[in-house]
Amino acid sequence: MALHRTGTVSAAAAQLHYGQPTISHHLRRLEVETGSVLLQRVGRGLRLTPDGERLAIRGAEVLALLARAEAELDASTSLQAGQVRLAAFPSAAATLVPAAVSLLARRHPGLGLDLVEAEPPEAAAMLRAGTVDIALTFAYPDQPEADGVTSVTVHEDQLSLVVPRALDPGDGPVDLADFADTRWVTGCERCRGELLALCELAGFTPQIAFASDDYVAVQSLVASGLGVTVLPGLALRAHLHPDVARRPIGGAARAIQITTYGAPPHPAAVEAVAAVLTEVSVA
Amino acid sequence: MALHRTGTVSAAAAQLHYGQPTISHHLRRLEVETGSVLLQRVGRGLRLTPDGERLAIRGAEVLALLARAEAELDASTSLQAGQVRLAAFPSAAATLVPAAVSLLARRHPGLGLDLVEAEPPEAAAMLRAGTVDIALTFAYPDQPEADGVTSVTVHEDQLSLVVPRALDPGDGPVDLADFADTRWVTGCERCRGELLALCELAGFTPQIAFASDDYVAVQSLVASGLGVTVLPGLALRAHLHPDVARRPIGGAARAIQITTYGAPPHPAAVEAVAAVLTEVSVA
DNA sequence: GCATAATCATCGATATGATCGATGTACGCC
DNA sequence: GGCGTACATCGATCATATCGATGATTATGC
Repeated sequence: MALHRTGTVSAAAAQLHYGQPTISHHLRRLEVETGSVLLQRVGRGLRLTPDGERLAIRGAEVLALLARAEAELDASTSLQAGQVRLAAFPSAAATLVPAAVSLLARRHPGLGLDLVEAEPPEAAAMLRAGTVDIALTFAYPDQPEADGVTSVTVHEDQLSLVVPRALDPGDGPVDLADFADTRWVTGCERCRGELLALCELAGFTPQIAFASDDYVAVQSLVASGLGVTVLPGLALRAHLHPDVARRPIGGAARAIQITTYGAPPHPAAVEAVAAVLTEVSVA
Repeated sequence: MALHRTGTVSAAAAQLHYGQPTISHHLRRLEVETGSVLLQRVGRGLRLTPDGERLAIRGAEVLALLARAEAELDASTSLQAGQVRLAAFPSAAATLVPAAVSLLARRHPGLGLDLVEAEPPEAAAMLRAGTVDIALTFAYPDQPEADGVTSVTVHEDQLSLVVPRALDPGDGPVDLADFADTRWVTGCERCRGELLALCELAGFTPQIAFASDDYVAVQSLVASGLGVTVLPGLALRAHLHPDVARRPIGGAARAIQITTYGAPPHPAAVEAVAAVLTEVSVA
């Protein structure tokens, strides 16, 4: 290519900051390797044959492609571009994620975020499969950490008792035992376990009337007097039915975690997303 | 790319017939060179980050481009493709070149020929400038060879006296002196010199009435009785006016040459064109 | 729960190949 | 015909790609 640009081997060598014999050597090797006639001695100079010229043009195309790849990589490294795939559970997707997206857009305008809704075990599987790069998960105190993934707690999500407005127990410490005879509604399967544990601690076994992992549906059921439930803060932040009352349950909380897969260092874009998620969580 | 295909460093090494540490080394160097996080240790294995995966895809594109360039070169070397640019003077363009094109099409169907009409000095300049790869030229015996180019004579082109049919001198040796008092028509500038030399040899100086390098026009002038002329065999093979008669002039001929520039070896496609041009010339 | 197998990182040694400076050869120019 | 320019060749040197052996870490199987 340098020979094509400059016309002489010496000039090509100068342009590439090499010695002249080096270029001669390279050209000879290229001819041997391709088995083609690329050069022709003409007078005291050298000229590219049509084949040689075509090869020089192809070479320029290759270098352009490499430059483009390098530019893409640089843009990604400098957080000017890139797409991060995030898995989040529903109540976080409705609260933390929108806040994070807004903050991310302000801080790194070129960075994009792909959101997938997934419950924690599903999210861990997606991390392992490489479907997503990072996940927002939650865990209850006694639950074992999912296998292979790394979780960092960024927020303690207070659990609250949720009752029909008419049954509001008022301020002060909540005693779940007051609702031992009431019918109960529970959320997802994992939350059900926590609910049972809390009630057992209060000295009774709740009568489960209905179960749904949709926190809007659960609140509607409570509002219409079908029972009471326990919901985490994020779910209530996302949506609070006007006809229900909420009272924090002392010492009951779930941990909101940022979960990743594999050992650091993580790509800069992933770290940037982790940073904004952390910020919007502690706030 | 091999890592992207196989999933593990060891498998990639096996596929590339390299040792495992070699691949590890390459990957590490690539990360340092790009300054990006391309890999992530995960369990006892290794995984490409999104950036790494994109780079692997770009690499495949680069390799595809290189393969395409190599295929082009191979096709050209094996005479399955290529374009050869040929300069030829008008009477050869009308006679030898069509025959050569036909033979070339039969022998190397993939090879293409670009024809440019050019008189010999012009053709030599085009060879030097690299505008054409090979040329058909002619030269009169006493003319010096053009500078820098290499010419090989492939045909002796007999010169003939061309007269109006009414003045046909009949068979037997032609004596130009018989036409000393006739008006003369001459061809191109270089042919004019040869005509003057022939006439001087015959003992007279011709009276030039008209000059043109168009052999069709010249024959028309002769046919209409405006004078007589000398034309080479190729011009008469290309076009013979019905109202003129032709008689070979003993010992008078021009050399038809294949002319190239620069030292051998020439590209295979150029040699192939030279071969067919030689064959159709001797026939 | 412990042994085993698998995977990748590190290290030192080797060999291949790139690069350079010096020199030789061919050509054009004055 | 001498001189300068341009490329080819040669031998020496240096960088680096590669390998085998080994170590660290993790998943798997009994």
